[in-house]
Amino acid sequence: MTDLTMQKPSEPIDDQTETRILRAARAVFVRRGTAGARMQEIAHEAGVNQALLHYYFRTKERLADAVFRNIAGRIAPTIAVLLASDATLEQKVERFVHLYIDNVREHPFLPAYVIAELHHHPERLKSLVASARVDQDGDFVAASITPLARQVLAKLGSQLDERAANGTMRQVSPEQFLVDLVALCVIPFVVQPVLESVLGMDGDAFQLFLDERRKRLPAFILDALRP
Amino acid sequence: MTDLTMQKPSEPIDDQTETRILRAARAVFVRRGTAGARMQEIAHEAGVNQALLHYYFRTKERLADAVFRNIAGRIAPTIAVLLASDATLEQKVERFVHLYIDNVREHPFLPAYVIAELHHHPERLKSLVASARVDQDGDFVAASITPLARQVLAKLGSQLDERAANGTMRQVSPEQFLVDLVALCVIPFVVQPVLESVLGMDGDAFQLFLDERRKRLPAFILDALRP
DNA sequence: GGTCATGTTAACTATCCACTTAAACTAACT
DNA sequence: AGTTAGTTTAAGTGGATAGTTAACATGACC
Repeated sequence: MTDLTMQKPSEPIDDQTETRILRAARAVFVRRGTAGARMQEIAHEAGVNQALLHYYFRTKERLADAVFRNIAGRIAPTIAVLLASDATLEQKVERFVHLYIDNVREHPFLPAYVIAELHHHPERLKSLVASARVDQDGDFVAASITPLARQVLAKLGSQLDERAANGTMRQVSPEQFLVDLVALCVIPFVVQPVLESVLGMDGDAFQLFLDERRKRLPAFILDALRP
Repeated sequence: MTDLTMQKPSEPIDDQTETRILRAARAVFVRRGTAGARMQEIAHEAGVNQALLHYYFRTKERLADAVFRNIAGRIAPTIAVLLASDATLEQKVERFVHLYIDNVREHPFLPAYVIAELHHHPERLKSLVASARVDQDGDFVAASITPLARQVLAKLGSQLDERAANGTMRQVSPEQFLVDLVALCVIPFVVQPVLESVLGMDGDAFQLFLDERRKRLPAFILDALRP
């Protein structure tokens, strides 16, 4: 026996193995896509034996599910809370833009992962939507999504209707409005490879592009709806 | 004699098999993603033996490459030609929105595929950008992309600058403008699974959503840039 | 110190899957 | 007919990979 796992207590005291696996899985799934990810790579990145993945999450699919829920559950609630609040439309637009861009900026590959996952495994979103309130660990799994979304749309809708009646804004459905917001904020992260390859935009230039966007989008969106 | 070999001898009939394979590959790659696609499924969907795939395209990666080029080569040129033309900004915006939505509507899963591919295989776009002018079959492979893109941006930029000098539009860079355009058009196809799962929007409702969008986007975009 | 529950590991298995091979078919041209 | 070149197929091969098993470790509790 040349070498056993002699090292023990100093470092590995960190978080539970399960969350280390989840974190590694998140990284690998986002990097490679669900189908392209390898359990081996996840195990290696988590610093554990491959069999442990199956001990904690029975199959690759369940692990992928956990990762998707974990990610989706972090993004949605923050945004929903903001948009359902009593803030004015102007405040909501500006805060949304800043919140969205500032957050995604730190995880620039998340949007592409989520989009791919939505299209290749729509059942994950469906089960998430149908699923109940809170995770057993108290993890960030949003309470059932549809009512929350309807609440957001209702609030936005009433605010937009009021403005339309006022004559201070053009009529627009809350669905279109929300989709516009998301589109304009998420797009840089989606097309980043194009910006890099076709326009030769490097990392720094991309950050500047984001800064400019963060600054101009709120006025852009509000002005687009002026009557 | 149905057919003489008066011209090029290699093309006439073997074309069928190859294009059938390509079409099947396109369908399967778009449906499952590149990593999730199986050569077997492609062969089956093309109605040929699996070994034929390797006879025509040596490896899965080359096949994936061909598919990506095929798809990217169809979308980009049409749009680039429009945006680099001498049409007014108003005309360009309206035509872009209609062109984009009408075309993608017929292949609603393309955007998600392209996005995933961009992020997991950026080298495909890079080689496409670097690659030369025209396919041997006269197929829609754009002449080297970067100069075309620069041409588009230059034209758009001068038109936008003129408006800004006029005082008829707010100042905006052509890059931001172009990204706005794409964002607002492509978003419905990207978030369609969310609209379906979370808001219960079915196929018909989605088409209506697209119609409404197609109608309101041109004014939305132009008004957003009013001074 | 024995037993039990939970974690963790190395080694294994079974399947999947991209790719290969060698033979057969087809048509065109002697 | 015979030769040749391109095309197509059935049947593999080898390696990657998700999932299993059985043994081992560790601490808790009696």
